[in-house]
Amino acid sequence: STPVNTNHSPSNVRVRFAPSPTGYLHVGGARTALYNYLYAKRFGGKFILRVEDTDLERSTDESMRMQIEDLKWLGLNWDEGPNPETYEDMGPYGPYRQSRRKDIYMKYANQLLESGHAYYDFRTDAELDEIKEALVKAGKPPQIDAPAKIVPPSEARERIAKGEQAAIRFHVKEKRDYVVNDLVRGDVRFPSDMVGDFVCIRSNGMPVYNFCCAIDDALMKITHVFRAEEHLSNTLRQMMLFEALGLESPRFGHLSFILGPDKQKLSKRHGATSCHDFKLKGYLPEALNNFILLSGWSSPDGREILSREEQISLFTHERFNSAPAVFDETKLLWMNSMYLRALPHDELWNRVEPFLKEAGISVPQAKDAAWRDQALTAFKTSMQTLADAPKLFEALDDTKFSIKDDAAEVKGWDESKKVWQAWKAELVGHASSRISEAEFTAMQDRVKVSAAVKGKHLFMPIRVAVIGQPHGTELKILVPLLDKSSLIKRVEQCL
RNA sequence: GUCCCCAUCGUCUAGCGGCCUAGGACACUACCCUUUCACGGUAGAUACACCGGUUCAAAUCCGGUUGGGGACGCCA
Repeated sequence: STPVNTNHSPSNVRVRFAPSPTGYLHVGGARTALYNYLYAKRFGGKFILRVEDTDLERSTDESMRMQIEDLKWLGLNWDEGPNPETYEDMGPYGPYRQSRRKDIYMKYANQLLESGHAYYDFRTDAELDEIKEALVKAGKPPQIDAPAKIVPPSEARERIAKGEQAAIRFHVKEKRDYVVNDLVRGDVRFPSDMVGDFVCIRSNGMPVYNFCCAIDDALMKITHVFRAEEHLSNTLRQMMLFEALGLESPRFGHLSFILGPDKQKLSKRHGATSCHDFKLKGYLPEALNNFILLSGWSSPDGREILSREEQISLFTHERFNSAPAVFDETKLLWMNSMYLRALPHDELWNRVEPFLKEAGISVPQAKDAAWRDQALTAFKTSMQTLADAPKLFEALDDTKFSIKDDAAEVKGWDESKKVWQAWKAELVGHASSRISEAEFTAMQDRVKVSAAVKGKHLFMPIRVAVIGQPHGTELKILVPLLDKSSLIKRVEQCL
């Protein structure tokens, strides 16, 4: 059986997140990263970031940097891996980018070659396609097996030196069952003939995922691997490699998928799926973290809003859900609004400001901390995401004031003009440039009397004269946030 | 096609043989609060995929069926 890394005393826990740098960090990947991170922190272990960039066609440095930004945004800091600022290796087991570990992989490939666990394969793509096609036609899985005659390594190397190309394939010789004791799914039994002779090193010299992954996990002394379910069957290949190479295997836990509303794997056509998308949509990283935590894991007491510290102290692999989870943005929205409200106002303002700037909203009054505090108190319960801030703060930006379409009915009322005239008179007669809540209430009462209007025929015209629409935040909160002069300009526009 | 994984309210989930006429959360509905909109409060509707077995007792254990997903790449 495969030797398993049993070096599991709490302080030795070493886990890794190993993304391939193609595009932004996906929410599924973020969840995998979170779970590994929490597991490391829970046991005082190390969290390692390893970049799996062996697919030269698709991997880019830019994607790596984007994913690093996303991980930083989520606050999932790693102990070893590319330095988050310089991208240079940090930690004793580097390089942490697989494209820079070719020599290491080659050494192990040679070891397999010498021990007869691997062979050079000179067959061309066309030949292999032909073989697969014939297998499919015969109703067999399209697995490549060894050619009739295996070229001995020394002879193969001579041919390669002369310019021929060959891949190195692992040779699956024995037919037997392999059992993974999966941390999420329990014992899973794989028959060895489930895989063919898989490629370890491509004919261009670049190693392949399963090969790198197994070697790196062993060399980086990884103790636990939490990864997506799609890798479950890869585990068989990796077990074969650990065994043939005499390396220690980590323990595995295969996480179920995050699905779209149609129960298909979450993808671009479901809308926002990358952390970057959610960032742009105004979600807080703490909310996104907390939400993805709960899609596939639950806390023992059923509490859902958990601080990072609580997440760490509660985290255990025993509470993973082995069934797939549908991603429900409605609940994320709710969670985001909870986090938004809980933020101290200074911090909330820091996060809101870029969204206002982006929307071209200018509120010079915000220089005043008391004003900010008041405004945020008024608006934060109406915000689900930071992207909701602009349309709220717009009401306080004089340059953006306009009478909205839904004020049409109010504009048509006979009483409105009388109310506006009385309201303007109140404003003009008001001594100071700001109006307190109590002052506003008194002013409103006097308008009621002088215009002889009450109820919604009083309220709504004033509201329209303040924010340009008949529905919105309470006036007694809004009015004190605006200068007398701008209130006068607004009511004049109504008149 | 072969192998593997999965199956509780619309959604996230609790449940690991009796505490379950199945609990919580989001969403939904109604009412209350509110001279608007939100916030908040209270109440309500809604689920063990199906069929067999094991057991005194099954959402829970076992088998099968159905359904969904994954793997079978010189992608990761």
